Amino acid sequence: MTPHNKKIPRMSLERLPIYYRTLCNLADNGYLRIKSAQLGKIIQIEPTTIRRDFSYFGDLGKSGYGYDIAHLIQIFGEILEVNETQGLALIGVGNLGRALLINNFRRNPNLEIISAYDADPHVIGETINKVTIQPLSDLKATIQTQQIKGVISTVPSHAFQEVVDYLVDCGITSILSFAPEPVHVPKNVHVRYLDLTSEVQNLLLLAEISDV
Amino acid sequence: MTPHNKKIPRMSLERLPIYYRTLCNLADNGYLRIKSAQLGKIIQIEPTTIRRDFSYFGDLGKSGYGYDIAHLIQIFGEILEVNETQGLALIGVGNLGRALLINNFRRNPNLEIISAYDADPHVIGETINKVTIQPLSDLKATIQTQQIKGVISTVPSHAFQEVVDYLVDCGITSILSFAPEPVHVPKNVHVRYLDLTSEVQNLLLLAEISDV
DNA sequence: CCATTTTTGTTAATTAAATCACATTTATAG
DNA sequence: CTATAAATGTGATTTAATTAACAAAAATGG
Ligand SMILES: NC(=O)c1ccc[n+]([C@@H]2O[C@H](COP(=O)([O-])OP(=O)(O)OC[C@H]3O[C@@H](n4cnc5c(N)ncnc54)[C@H](O)[C@@H]3O)[C@@H](O)[C@H]2O)c1
Ligand SMILES: NC(=O)c1ccc[n+]([C@@H]2O[C@H](COP(=O)([O-])OP(=O)(O)OC[C@H]3O[C@@H](n4cnc5c(N)ncnc54)[C@H](O)[C@@H]3O)[C@@H](O)[C@H]2O)c1
Repeated sequence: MTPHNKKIPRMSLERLPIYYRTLCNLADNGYLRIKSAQLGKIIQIEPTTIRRDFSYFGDLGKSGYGYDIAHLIQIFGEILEVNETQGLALIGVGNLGRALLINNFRRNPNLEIISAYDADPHVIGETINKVTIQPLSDLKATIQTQQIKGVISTVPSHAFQEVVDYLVDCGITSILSFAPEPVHVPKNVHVRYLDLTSEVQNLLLLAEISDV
Repeated sequence: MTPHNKKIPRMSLERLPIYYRTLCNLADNGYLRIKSAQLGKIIQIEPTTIRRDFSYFGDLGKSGYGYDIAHLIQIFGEILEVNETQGLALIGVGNLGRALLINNFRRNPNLEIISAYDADPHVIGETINKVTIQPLSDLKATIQTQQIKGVISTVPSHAFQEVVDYLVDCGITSILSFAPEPVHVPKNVHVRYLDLTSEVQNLLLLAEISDV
């Protein structure tokens, strides 16, 4: 991929999606170039942090000019592989999963939930947004024909470890969970959490502490 | 609150909700005490990080013994104010907002969405999980009678700045958004983002980079 | 074409977080 | 009661991230 891969700081990679999205918005609004100071204003990141981040991906800017937005989009898009569809599977089509499936990353045409699974016989067979809900045991077969790059899980906490074990068994290595249950996985498997409760608690805690 | 407030590292505070939840789970399962090493195994945090984190909140452990789970729950619960109901407002009751409202933090009895708002006349007046959806303009009045500690926004990106301006005008200072649109707010107002697309992109990127 | 201004890219400095290493404390077993 | 083992709490160190500072590069405007 990029010439110098391993040394890019984690935090710089974490910010890449934000940069990418913001630059796309700017391009959509007709902007052709941007300076680190302007971009910093928009996304509330120090210009110097932005410049350093960008520098990891090559010599992207010009002194006294700034950055060519289309060029940045091109480079960052390549890293994020936005030109290949990234097929995802959704496990657990309850209230939350349903919302995700109906939306199905419509603003991000390369991300796509291509199959969905649940344990409840009442929802299996139902079709939402062109995706028919299957029993989880079908996943292994699906993977034979369609590439699944990652899984989004909205199963309850108590089912999560069991689900993950099966996913690992299927060869899935990237999992995003809305349930905060910590699970054990092999070292090559990545689990991320989107922990709503913690986010809210931290939000309130921060307010509490800072405005006293 | 805690005796020594301002100096607690951000990251230690960020982990507090995780500690709290995990300890509650352990207590529910009948455990009375825990060692930093055991806890570290469960939540995948270095024991030494845990001990340092805990130390910011007092002398909570005993050498050769570990930590008393009930005591930790007591201390952390106080900081997180779990014994007072934290009233929340939900703005935008679409697919995602609906899922949040139906669930309404049922696992966290002190967090509660007590009022919900939308712009769409078709959904205004509808009652979900005992909460009746109101026009957003009613928020200012609601705040007179019920304390709203924070807001969860699931309005689309294009509406977010406008909504935030109104929230700020109402005196709201804590906002959690599912739309990644960066907004400008006064310094005393905190906005957090729960950015699903970035999470997925980073998840896939991490896999890409680490298993090559 | 030159002087001035702007803005990058990066070295150096700073700040923050994580981890190491161990002295100290307490529990426990004999 | 003493010796041993276990586990904490924290200075010291290391690692990572951010920010400052500025030289070099490119643009712009006489
Ligand atoms: N909705 C929220 O507001 C919210 C907030 C915080 C966290 N969460 C987390 O997200 C999870 C899902 O939330 P929800 O509101 O959609 O709950 P839900 O109960 O509506 O949906 C859960 C779905 O998972 C399915 N499921 C259960 N076990 C399964 C298994 N072994 N394999 C496959 N599918 C299985 C169920 O049949 C159900 O359809 C919650 O349990 C919670 O951990 C949700
Ligand atoms: N659902 C997903 O999978 C998903 C994924 C990533 C991000 N998001 C973000 O979350 C947002 C909501 O997702 P959704 O699926 O619930 O969309 P949705 O369209 O179903 O719901 C949006 C709701 O917001 C309401 N609304 C619009 N403008 C408003 C205003 N000014 N004041 C009050 N209410 C207003 C709409 O009437 C609607 O009910 C998305 O726009 C997106 O930014 C959603």
